[in-house]
Amino acid sequence: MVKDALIAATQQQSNFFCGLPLEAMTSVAIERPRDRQFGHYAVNVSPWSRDLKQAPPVIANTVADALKSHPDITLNTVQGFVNVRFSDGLLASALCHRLMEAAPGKNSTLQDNSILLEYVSANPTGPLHVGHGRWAALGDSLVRILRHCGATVTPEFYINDAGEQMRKIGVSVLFRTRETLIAAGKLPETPLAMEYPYPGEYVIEAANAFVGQLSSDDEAALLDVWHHLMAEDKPLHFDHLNLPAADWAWIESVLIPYVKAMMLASQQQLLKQLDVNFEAWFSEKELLHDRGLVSHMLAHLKGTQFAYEADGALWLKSSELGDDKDRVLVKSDGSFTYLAADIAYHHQKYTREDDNGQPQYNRIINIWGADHHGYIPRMRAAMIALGHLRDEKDSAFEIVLGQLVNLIVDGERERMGKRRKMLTLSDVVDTVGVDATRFWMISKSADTTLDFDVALAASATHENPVFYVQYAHARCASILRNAVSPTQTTETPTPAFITEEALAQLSSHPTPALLASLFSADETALPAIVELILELDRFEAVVTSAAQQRSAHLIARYAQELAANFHSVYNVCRMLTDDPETTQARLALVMAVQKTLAQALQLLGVSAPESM
RNA sequence: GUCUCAGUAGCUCAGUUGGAUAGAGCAGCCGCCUUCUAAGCGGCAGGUCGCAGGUUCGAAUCCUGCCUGAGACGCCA
Repeated sequence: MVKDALIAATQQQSNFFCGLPLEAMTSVAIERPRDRQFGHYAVNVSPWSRDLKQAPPVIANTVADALKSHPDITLNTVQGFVNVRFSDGLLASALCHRLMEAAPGKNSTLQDNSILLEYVSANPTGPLHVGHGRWAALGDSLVRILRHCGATVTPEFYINDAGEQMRKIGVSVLFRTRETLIAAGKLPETPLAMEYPYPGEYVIEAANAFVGQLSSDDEAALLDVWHHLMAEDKPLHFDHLNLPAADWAWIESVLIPYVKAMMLASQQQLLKQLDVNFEAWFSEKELLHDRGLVSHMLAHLKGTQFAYEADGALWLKSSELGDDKDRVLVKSDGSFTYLAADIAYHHQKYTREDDNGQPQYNRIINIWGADHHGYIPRMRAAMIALGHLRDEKDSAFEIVLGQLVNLIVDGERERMGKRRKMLTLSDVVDTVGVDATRFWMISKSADTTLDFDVALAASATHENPVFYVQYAHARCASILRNAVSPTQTTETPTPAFITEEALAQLSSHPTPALLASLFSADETALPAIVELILELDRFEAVVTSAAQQRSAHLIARYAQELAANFHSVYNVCRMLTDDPETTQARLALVMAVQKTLAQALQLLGVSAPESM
């Protein structure tokens, strides 16, 4: 807002400013000076020197002359910089602006965006692991940030409930039912070698739960399966199970759906606990395969020049659309590849329509782990072939690629595999809590590999930066509580510093005049106060930038910096003083800080406690 | 072999898209609680921004090559 005033000042001149288009002024050149002594903002004119064919100091003087008449700006030039200092009145009105905003930083920069954001999309074959937690935290925060910038966003979870991995988890649970059945005396305890496709301990729990709720018919069916299995003379292995078709049909129709529902429910419960909110849950099996959408998409694709048959298989001519090579869609045995199903899913995303029959989304965004990066060109190629994208660079399809998470246990890196005893996201949340987990996951840029050290995370509970930010918020809340309640320390209670009515009035109808005494603070407090106001003022730009760059960590960093600025002011400047005007002005500042911190934390999905 | 990402303080990481003397948090050292939350503040110390070239007024940032680490390159899912 303060920056806007500077831009507005330039706009009074003309569409061109000192011979340069205004975009140059607004987008590039205005920044915070590194050394605060220079001023509140600095315009760096050096980049223009080539176009204007003038030395930077000359340009700086021209710019300074043009701005000189503005009542709220004082300037000095140093080499290629025009340093700008704003009047107290302008800073105070920036603060008023924040107090009156319903939601700090809310803007409409992305109001034309209608986005389908897909993320997490774990297989329903087990608990979410720590890596999923990163996408969950990032995705949900991006949804909040994008919406804060006016975008319409549908967060969606793709349930990968078709294909081989479902049969694998089904068979894993099946194998584990043996122990349960033996314990119940329903199967004889004979030696039997088995290899579990999914060895995790949660599979045992799933088997127990499954057996526990079986109807007598289904229990008979299960025992029937076991009699067939025990008739085999080889160790039981997923790849060569010799079961009658009826057994498989029972596994597919009873066992697998139960396991899927159970796994999905536990994932959903954890996501809910993390305050990660999906609007749509898209089942690959029910919404794609059962409706024949894969065949439907393939028929569509065959009508283009980008599909052909060779070696008994159907291929996508992706090599002509930016991919390394062509890709198989239908195998020579007639079954679909995983890619074909995924293309059908994305095709379906683009063909969804709103109530007026118009395409529902103009932007499809996926958050993918870096292990899927090779997948991007082929998916883009398919979307071009199907006519959803113009070319390989079309921004209507966007992948936010995030690097993986390494789990560090006892100082050693563990592969995030299917170990029998694996540390899950749920375990982590239980030890460090929701707020610390989300903040930790999000405070680093998504394109660096995240080492998640469990011991550190647990011990870091008290030194996690999230508490630093929350503490600042709680401090604000505490000051505001004290401000309106009479003190009891002496025998005769002193009255409150300000009435609740006056405080409410201050937050709803602040005026720069009411805040004037902020600027009469002493010389140690004043710079810190001004710095804090400028930091508050920066919030909207941070939100916009985070949305455009899909970088939620910018919000986390901002929250820490704002908290730091507030803590600094707090230590050199009493908020509750004997002078009513000073107290009132400082309380306005506290309210603005609290409000802004609460908003930043909300965008991160982290709670903003009133006390700690 | 090809592709993606990373390499910045002892550790974990920022660095606003090429600009002023490279910044935080932990860890270390020295100070600050009779008054609003010390889960805090102030200060000190800590750097050849992986290496070598190049581009220009100017590079942690852009280009090329190399080194190191993580990951991806199936008619698997």
